[in-house]
Amino acid sequence: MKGKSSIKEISELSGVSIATVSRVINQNGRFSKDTEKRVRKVIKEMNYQPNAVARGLRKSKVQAVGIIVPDITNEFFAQVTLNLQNDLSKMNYPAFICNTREDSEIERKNLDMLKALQVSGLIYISGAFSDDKETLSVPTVFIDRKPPFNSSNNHNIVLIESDNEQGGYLAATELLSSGCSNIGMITFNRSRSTHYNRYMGYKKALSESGIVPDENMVIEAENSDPVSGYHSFKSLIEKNPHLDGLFCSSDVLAIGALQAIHEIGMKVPESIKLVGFDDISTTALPGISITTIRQSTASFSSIAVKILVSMMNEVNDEPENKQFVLPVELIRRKSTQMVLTREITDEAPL
Amino acid sequence: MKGKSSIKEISELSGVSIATVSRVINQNGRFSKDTEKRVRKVIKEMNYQPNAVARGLRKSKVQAVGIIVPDITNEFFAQVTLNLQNDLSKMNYPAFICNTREDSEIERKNLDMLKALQVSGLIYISGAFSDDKETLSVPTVFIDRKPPFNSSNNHNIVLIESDNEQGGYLAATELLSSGCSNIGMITFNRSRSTHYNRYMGYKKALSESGIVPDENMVIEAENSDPVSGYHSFKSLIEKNPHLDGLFCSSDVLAIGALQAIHEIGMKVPESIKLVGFDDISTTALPGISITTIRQSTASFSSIAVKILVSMMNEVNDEPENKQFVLPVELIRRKSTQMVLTREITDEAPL
DNA sequence: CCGGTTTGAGTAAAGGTTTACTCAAATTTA
DNA sequence: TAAATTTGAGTAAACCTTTACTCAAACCGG
Repeated sequence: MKGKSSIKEISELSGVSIATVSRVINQNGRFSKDTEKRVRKVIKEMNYQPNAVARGLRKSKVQAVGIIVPDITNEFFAQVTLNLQNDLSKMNYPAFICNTREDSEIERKNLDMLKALQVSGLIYISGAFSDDKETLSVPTVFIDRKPPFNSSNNHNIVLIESDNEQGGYLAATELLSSGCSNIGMITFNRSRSTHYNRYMGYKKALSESGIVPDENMVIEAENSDPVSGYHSFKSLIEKNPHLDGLFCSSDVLAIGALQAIHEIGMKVPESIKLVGFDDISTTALPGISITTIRQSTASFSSIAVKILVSMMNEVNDEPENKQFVLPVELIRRKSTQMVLTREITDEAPL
Repeated sequence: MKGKSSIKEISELSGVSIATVSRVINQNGRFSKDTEKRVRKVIKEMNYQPNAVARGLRKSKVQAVGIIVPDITNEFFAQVTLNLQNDLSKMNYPAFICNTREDSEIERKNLDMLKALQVSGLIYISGAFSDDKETLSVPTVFIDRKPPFNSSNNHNIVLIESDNEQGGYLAATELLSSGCSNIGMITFNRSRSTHYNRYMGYKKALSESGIVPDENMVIEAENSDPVSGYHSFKSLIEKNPHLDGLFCSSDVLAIGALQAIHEIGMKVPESIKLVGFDDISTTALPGISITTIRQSTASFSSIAVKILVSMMNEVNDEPENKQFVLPVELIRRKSTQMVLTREITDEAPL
């Protein structure tokens, strides 16, 4: 019972043709209840598992999907990727996961491998999508970042993202309502819709409350990591010594900024208030406690998988909805707590 | 030039048989320089890429490997997985990455999918390896954790791990030499060789320096995450108020412990010194700065991939070395700094 | 210049499925 | 009950490679 049998073996043992076995397995064509029972029994006995490769060859596509992600070392992406892999696995789709490190050379290479393997679908997480020349031939879902389409090959493609502008708006509003008046922002790569929209939300909130957004109070980090956040804050505070509020376009940036804040002797939330974006686990740690904007990574995944599976099954080649904008949620923590008096004693210094 | 052509098309366009095309592609059998040039030209022109699925069917194995990992959300695993995927990709092996969440049901399911897809090799990272009944049929490399072998199917399997005992030993020694005398440990799942060996190294260091290890100063965390570290420290300090040194079997535990430490008003390194394990990025942040034991995730990966590829090519069915124990490195940071006087001013409070 | 070896390249089978065609048997309809 | 339809199941082609067999041509030693 090594599970190494073929459909032919099953057909012989159950006294039917291979075609019938195939039909039973795929619940396709016609067969009698009785035949089905017999075939099923043999399949079970032999611990038979259809050869996914042969099936893939025949159907010109393999039951598997590719996930393109910049870097699973970033907890936010890891979270999304983890959820995707779990959800896909439940639908019997194994996932090829490719880290591109934002390098389009690597992305192309991985894409070629995935194509050669004839994956049935693709999921881009915050991808650069370098494949603009050729029409993308398989159903694809984009998460977090809008691909730079030429609208011609717009079909077969779906976008799922958070309401980033609303997120930026909520973040800045939270800072405003907790008393900040000099609110800076550490952004990242505003050529991407994701971060551009967060930035726009931030500006909108300021404007609405009568503050003219000042580009000197905004700095664009080189990378999306704590080290960049650290250095960005140092530059920012130098130019704006009166900063009393800071919104970071991602939590990793906020964490880096937080280190810099403490290093120069400022305190959160007493002398400066802080809001991040993503709600990665570190921000929730007691003693860190950074207010942040939660994106629903679980929803990203469940929607993406649901849509993608239906596209791959061609039940529904053109999904009704091509764009999903998910609500975000402000997670209020100590970093934006109003400091009324000195009575707050249970608050650990960072 | 859609890249959708087949070997047959190439053969027609270059005026040779498909067999010859195949030979050229695989640098197999014989063909003249001239033929090769012609075929290559057409391949390039047509942007032809061999169908990996058809090849997989013919060869009864697909050029791809499966990676089984508990949870890429843990930065250490993410690091290892990232490196593996990158190294494999360079060798033209796409990687299926499966998170098991330490659930053997999920592991089995993923394993079945991978088998159906006829992956050429498997990499287990710290896996439970529930597949003990059946003989593992493909080349497999274990990273970090020794599988529970029945020695019979010992062949075709390789283990790569850090010198965990030495790591534990270095950690405890560092605490001792920085002046601690009441050194506790937060461990995790000592039924696993990984954590058991770290624990043994810790005990060894204590013994050698004349301290009788006290089981009351050791606590086993429920999970390997900050929350567990946090609670474990709280319990530990309650039983051992005089604790002045702490070794955690992983950095995520140490980070949780650190929060608890601050919460009860102790200071690192003044009142208690701390050592973690793994060297994840958070520990290096200015202001966190936890001394830790670095494992070479890059070496894990490069060795694993090198061995696995050679096994998969059957160049070398039985690798000469079946077990690799990599050296670890103590990364000394502020959390174990000797506090001589008050002169250390550049040290940020956490 | 002849028997033997090497070289280059074609033919066809095989690998495990799926599925379009069949067709006989069973069932329904008139 | 004859005709028409439905049902159940088999045959064989196709999916794209790889590779064991061939075999003709070229080359080589004596």
